[in-house]
Amino acid sequence: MKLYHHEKIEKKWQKQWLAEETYKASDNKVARKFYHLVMFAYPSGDLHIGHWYNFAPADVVARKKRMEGLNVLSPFGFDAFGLPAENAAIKRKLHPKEWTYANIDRMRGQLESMGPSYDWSRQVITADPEYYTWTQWMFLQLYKKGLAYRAEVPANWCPSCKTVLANEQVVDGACERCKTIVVQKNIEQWMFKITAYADELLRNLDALDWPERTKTMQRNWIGRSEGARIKFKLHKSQTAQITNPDEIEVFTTRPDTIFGATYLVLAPEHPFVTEQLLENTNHKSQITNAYAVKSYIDQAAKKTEIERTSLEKEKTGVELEGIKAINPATGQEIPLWVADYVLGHYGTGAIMAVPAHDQRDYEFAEKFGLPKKIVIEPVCGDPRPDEEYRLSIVAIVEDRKTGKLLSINWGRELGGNLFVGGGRENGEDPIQCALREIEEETGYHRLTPTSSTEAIYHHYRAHSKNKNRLIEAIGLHFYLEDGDQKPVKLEEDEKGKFTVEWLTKDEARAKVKDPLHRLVFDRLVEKHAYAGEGMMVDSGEFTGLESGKALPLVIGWMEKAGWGMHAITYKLHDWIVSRQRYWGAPIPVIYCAQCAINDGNTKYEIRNTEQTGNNIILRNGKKYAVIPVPPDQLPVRLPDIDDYTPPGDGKSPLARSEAFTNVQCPECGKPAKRETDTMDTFVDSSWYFLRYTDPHNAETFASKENVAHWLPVDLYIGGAEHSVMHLLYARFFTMALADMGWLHFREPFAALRHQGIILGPDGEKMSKSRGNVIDPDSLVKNFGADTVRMYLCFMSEYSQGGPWSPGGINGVHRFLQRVWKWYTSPRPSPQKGEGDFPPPRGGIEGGVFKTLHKTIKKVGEDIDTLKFNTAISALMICFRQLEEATDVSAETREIFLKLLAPFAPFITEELWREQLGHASSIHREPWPTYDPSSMEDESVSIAVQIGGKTRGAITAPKDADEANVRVAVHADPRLQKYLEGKEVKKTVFVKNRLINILVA
RNA sequence: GCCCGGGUGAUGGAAUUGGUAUACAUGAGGGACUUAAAAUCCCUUGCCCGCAAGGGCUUGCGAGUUCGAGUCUCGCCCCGGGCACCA
Repeated sequence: MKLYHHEKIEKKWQKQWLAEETYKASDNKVARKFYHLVMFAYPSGDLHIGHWYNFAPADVVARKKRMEGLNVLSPFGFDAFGLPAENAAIKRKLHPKEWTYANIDRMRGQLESMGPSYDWSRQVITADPEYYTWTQWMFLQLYKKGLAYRAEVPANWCPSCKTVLANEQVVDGACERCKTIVVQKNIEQWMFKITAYADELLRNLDALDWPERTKTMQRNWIGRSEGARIKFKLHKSQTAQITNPDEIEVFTTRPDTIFGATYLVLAPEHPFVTEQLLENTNHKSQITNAYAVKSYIDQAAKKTEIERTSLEKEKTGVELEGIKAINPATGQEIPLWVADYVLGHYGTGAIMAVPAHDQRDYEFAEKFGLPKKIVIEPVCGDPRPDEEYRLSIVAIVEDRKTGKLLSINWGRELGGNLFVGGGRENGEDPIQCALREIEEETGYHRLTPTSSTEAIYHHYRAHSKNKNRLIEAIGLHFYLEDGDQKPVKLEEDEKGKFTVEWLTKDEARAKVKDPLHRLVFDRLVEKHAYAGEGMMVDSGEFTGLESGKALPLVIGWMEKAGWGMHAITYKLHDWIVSRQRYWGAPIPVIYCAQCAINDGNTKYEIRNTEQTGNNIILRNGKKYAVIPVPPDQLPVRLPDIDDYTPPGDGKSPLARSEAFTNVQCPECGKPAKRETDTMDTFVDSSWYFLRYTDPHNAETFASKENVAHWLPVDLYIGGAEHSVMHLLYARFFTMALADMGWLHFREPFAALRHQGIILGPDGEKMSKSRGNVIDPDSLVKNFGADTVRMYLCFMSEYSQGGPWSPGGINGVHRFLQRVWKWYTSPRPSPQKGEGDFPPPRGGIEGGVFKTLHKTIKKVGEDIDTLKFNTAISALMICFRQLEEATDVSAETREIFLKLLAPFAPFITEELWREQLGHASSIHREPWPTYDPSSMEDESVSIAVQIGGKTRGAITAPKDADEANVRVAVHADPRLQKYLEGKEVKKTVFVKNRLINILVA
């Protein structure tokens, strides 16, 4: 027996596989294709165990599919541009290129040690000019379609990284990479119009085979809201000089509450506000409190995003005095306010406030004493036939001293805990009625009324009266002024039916279940605005309608009147792709002053240049035409410059290079300026999966034939942290390219799976500072790559991850050593016809044969569903039987090795070729198939339950019927005692599973 | 606050989708081999009562449906993730 030296065999096969091109994908459409993709790596320096956890189990799938005869494309590459590499290089005083490519070399070596079946001939590196030529080309395609444009927008600026970030790269108000608090800065930026695809990005999610939580995250990020845009005219007094605009547009999801809009709120950033303040300096503005408004806005601007949204939820704001708006539905004059609870970047940056039916507006109105107008009355319960209509009240009495609430407990059957309720005679004052009912039922008096609700309708069945009722209730809140007062005597007939209890607010929340009483509690005690649907009141022609049903009617009415329209708003914003940093693909654009003059087009707008010629931008008051770099001049090479540190003045370090900046305009030949910003790294990674299909193509990003053959990706495996950014951007690119005719599909990743996260042995996130980092290199050195790969597959449910347990790896290592020993130990070779394949049923090899086929099925299915841990468990069970068998056929030995091959590629290859004497690789062998009929057992164990309790099991022939099983149960001495002298009432029989005998 | 996941031995985790809970491993304890250790192999290992035979209990907690619930329903507790003044 040779000893198992993993170092030797691993090196040997790594070389051999490369030499034999074992894993090369064929572009010939000879077999059904399988595009198997893992997220490419960021060359940060070292491969950590998390990389391995992504790549190693994923590789098992690729290997198995290849053995199944599919034409597998499993490529790998490096996402080499970007901030982290650049920052790391600066820290080490290295050129980003040096640093990055050294890392790639190192990581490539580590990757190869892992034994993945990548087709290395297709490796892509996004920082290679051969790659970013096409990144730039893609930019120009988007530009031509009007999907890339330049605009000055408030952008997230990271003061530490000295660049702008996309919304997706800001986490909790801080830079995703360096955790520095992001500030808002107005800078002219290149943007991608991803919002043009918001609807499709949302809609297509339903059909994708992706984890539900990932789809949910994308849905939330896109954040579609349907409602209406409504224009509010501004009131013009005699002296008014308000020029433009003379109206404010708001977005609302509740146009059905328009009649309840009692004021408008503008975001501090709203252009109207800015303009009014500006005009104020020219004494044109109508605002009479400009100073107060300005100081409020300055204060709001100083707050970071975090301060604005987290801790302090207390509403703040200031009125724009001197200006009024007109509610177009009611014609009433309403005030305008500025408050930072309205966000400048969502909707129109302005809202109509409906304090009666929106919690935020309610709180704001409470604080500033603004009027609330009820336009929706709640309805609970469902209408029933023959309803009796009654007026009533629900009264909540609060003890001012203890804060407890007066409740009546009617007992379980009559509705449990309620507040005081009662019928109101026609014409009776609700307060008088409530005082009367409270005194009658509880005996308390001397109460102060404080607040009341709108009418609330309740359809219900009054069981005690045996009648269906619709009641129109008013909820009332009273303070009990003197907590010590003794309740006066109750009427005789009321006694015993109920008990009077004082409940804390928490108790009331838990115990009061009745919907009507609940609503009153929510409104008067919890101080919640009623934001649900209900009956419209005080709403002109819509009064009396159900608000949900009336919503489209209301929108139609607005549209007809011309001051409102149906609208959809998304949270998703256009993607800012400019980065004021060195290490990225240069944006391939030139600015030409001469062409701006020639063009004569002075408009600043986003245009589709295929139809309308050059766009014009303004810079320092001067006009420039935007000239795309012609395709034959691509790539715009990233120059080697001496100082690539970010200047921090909003410009890229490339702006320092005269040689780079000054160019001849490709259109008019006059001196012009190059764009000096580079592209966000996420642009590079938005299309890399296309390049893999044809990575060396110099004519186009990938040939149409190859793209058509390989895409879409059949299985994409990578971390959940890319749920919104990369995965959303790549989908956008795919849709845009499809619309340009370059692609034949609209969704790049048909199936997506996330691996879990491996934590340190202490259960905490791995980090150098905690000292709980697991180093894959030393694991490979100690145990061999096969063991590490296999343990990663075995340690946990793949999508779950979990803490690394240092001892656990021993189990897998022992298993592989047993396998090695078993295959390398001399054993009597079976005689011809003896123990062969297929062997006779029964006997030891017969048992092995059955187990083997069950294992083929189990392992195959488990790999397909990424349940690697149970696949390995099945292999272990099977192998235990092989070890115990006295006689195992050569075929069985080969089949087992093939099943193990995707998990442990090195050891299986060594045994396959050196022990079993094959000339070619096991990894190109056909995957074993199983024979369903030979897997079946002749006898089965049937659970026996007596009275629902499991009392034992019997062995019976497969498919035995109930009668036979019953006989067997009664014959079993261990079971008899449970049945002796008892009458069998019923039996439940599940074939091949269980019998449950119910006895008297 | 809202939306997703999840809670099973000492530990990582299984469980044919409503049918014998704890597979497979780790760890621990005991034994064999050895001068010794490591490695290897064998046995034990959910909890409680009992000398034993045996009995009882057990999938975060509490109810419910069912002949039967880790699995379904309702209520609650805890952990992880995402979103969060989005009109």
